[in-house]
Amino acid sequence: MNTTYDPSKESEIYKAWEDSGFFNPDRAPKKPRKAPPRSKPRKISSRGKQKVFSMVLPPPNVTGILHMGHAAMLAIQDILIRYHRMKGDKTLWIPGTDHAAIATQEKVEKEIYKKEGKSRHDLGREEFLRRVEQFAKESHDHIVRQTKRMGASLDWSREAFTLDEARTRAVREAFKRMYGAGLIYRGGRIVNWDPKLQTTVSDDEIEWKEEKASFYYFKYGPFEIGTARPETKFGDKYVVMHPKDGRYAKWKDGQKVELEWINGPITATIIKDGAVDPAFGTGVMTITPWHDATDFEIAERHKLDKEQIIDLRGKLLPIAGEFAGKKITEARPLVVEKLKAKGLLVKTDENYTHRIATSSRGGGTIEPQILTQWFVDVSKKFTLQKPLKGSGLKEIKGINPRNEISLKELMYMAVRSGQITILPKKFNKIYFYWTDNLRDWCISRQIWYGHRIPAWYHESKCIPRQGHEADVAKCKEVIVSDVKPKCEFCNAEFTQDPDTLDTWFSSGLWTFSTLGWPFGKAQGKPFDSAPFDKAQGGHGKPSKDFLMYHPTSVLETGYDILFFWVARMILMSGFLLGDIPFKTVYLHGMVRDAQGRKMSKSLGNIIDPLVMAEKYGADATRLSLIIGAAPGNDMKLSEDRVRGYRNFSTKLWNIARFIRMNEKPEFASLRSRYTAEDKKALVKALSIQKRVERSINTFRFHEGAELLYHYVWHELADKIIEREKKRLQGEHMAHAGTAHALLRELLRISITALHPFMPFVTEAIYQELYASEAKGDLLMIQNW
RNA sequence: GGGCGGUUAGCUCAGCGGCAGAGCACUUCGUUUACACCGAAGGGGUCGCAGGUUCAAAUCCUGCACCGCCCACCA
Repeated sequence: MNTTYDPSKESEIYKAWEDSGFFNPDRAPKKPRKAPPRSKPRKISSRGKQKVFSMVLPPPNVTGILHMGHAAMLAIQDILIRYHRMKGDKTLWIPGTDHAAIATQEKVEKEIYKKEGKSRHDLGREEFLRRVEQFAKESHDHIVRQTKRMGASLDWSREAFTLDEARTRAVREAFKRMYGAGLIYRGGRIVNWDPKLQTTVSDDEIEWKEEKASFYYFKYGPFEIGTARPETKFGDKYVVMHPKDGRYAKWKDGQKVELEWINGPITATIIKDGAVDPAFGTGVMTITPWHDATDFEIAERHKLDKEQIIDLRGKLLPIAGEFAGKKITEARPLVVEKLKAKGLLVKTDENYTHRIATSSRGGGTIEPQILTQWFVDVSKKFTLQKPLKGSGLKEIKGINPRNEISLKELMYMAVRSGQITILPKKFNKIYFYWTDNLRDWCISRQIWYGHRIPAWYHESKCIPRQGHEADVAKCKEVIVSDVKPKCEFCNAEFTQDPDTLDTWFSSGLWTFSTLGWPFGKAQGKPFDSAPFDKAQGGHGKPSKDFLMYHPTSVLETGYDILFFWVARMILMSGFLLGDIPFKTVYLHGMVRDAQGRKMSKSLGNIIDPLVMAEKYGADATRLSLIIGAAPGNDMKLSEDRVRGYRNFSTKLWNIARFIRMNEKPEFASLRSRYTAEDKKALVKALSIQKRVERSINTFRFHEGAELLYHYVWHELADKIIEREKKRLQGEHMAHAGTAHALLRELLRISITALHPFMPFVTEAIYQELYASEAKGDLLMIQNW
């Protein structure tokens, strides 16, 4: 043994684990062995009463490489997995990656533009997708290598991808069922349009940025209105005020007013609506329903006309008269100029800051637009799926399967009922608040990379087939299908919706699309030939994996995707299975740099976990991400910290080396000679192990890790070993043997308890000191 | 505007009713059956501020200040 632990061997250790097959719970020994095995591990013939522990890995985006946040996630989850595996539970951890639709597409688009100066439209859909897939594959391979390097004991035989065949079947089945239940609808609604990426984005993908702007007050007939966006005011013909605003009491709802506006005289209508804040500006505003969410809602309430002012490229439409074709940013000062010339500008407030919506993906300014999109209706009532007998599906507490419920209520109840526990607790309130205020989820995206929406549109020209001349009116306009449908009555073709689905639609299915769902006919067949499950609402025969591992035990992820992902998984499994996707949600904090900033490429403050692992070992990297990070709190990471834990690896290694150096051939039988002090030391070690166990069970990993760090360094090394040196070098060989036996046993307890935290060094030590010749004798599967 | 969290040693953070803790940094000493990526000894704190509850408060309650985050339709 060398004086320092050599982390470059970690890849070999990982390979030994992987080759053993024990990452796969079907191949892992049912009960970990206490004694070295004499023969090959027993195969499990029946489920028996073995406890099950299952998790899915939150699939990293195939947009590049893993960062420290991923490393922290892998470390925490691997602790849970290794602990449960050593406890003897049937333990499954499913790996996978996320196609991350918009994020990946954008990344590749940028790259192609940079290298070749071409846009995706220049390449065409097919060629562009080929490029994205190529990129995604390379990215995937890199991510898998990194994940293994961190020691994550995932069952690679079950690896999944949110855009592979099996998951595509799941997505289409889910879409079809939700459409069938009326929970997915297509409609004209106000959406967040990103003129830069030419796609809609969801509410959650918006980043608000403060911007300084001028705030103008204009004369609008007898009123004065304030606005920061005069260039949108061309179509404004409604003037809105609060119904209880005394200043405007003489104006009646619906009353008409003739007035002079940007491009000439118009007739405006008075509208009274509570959404207006009397204290803001003049308490009067005009509305632009096509380009503002609040205005849209007011218009909906009062059934007002809506007119489009700005096109999808961000340019003004003919309604703007002389300004048509101009970009909105160009038009703004010109419009102000014109209104001023007409004497309608009252005053300008230069010190006005407002928040503008930008896309968190492309950074472009969001321009709300009314567009025909696909939505998930979160408020529509439906009857909850009734779990089939013997299917392993459980009812969601507090919801009678025969009662009607909305997705919103379902998401709320699954957590409120206590069936799903969110840790740390503080996130419960945030979750409830979110579900309470949830609006319909826009799921269509105008991008190419992703799950194509399985909806087909009837071409407008109907050429009735013979004998069906009278049926043309019955032709279905939209058919949801995974294959190209044919019209019953005419020869018209169907064309598929060009849009793709929001990436979270597919990741929402992750906990069960990775376990063999959809069941029945669709399972295992290429999706082109597999019809959607006809028995709408039927479950089919559940897969073995599903029965065994669903709902998953724990969902561990960053708090930043509580809404994006966690909530959507609850929604999806609630509707499609009538079940919860997981029992406990544990949310970890973000990893930040030493100054507390987010790690990002532009700041150049990214600490690459792979570099850390090469330099200091994966174990040290893992420990640095665990210790000092309280549940749900952000943590600051610096290389110093990692270095500190590398020293601990070395310390542990040297303890092992010292014990090996003092091997006494006769140690084996000397247990009975333990003194009272020896026994006390053993009891202490075991009690530490118990406390570590408790820390893992309560998701307080930093406590367990710190406890072990302390015990090993300042108790085992500094006190016990120093003390035992006397006995070891004494004349009395038997006493020396006893001392050695004690140290050996204490170290074994220590590395066992430490294994989930630092799998590599502990395995290396186990192989040096404890393993038998038998193949597959690994610390990884020793009894905890 | 609403909500949540933070404020503890020089730095990074645990602790969340019972004698103020860890890691890093710092000071002094040390070529000991492993380890200098080490050991021994040590310095360093009105636990943000002001009240309150309690035998006892960093910990519970109230208010305030500053910092951070999340949510929201102020045109």
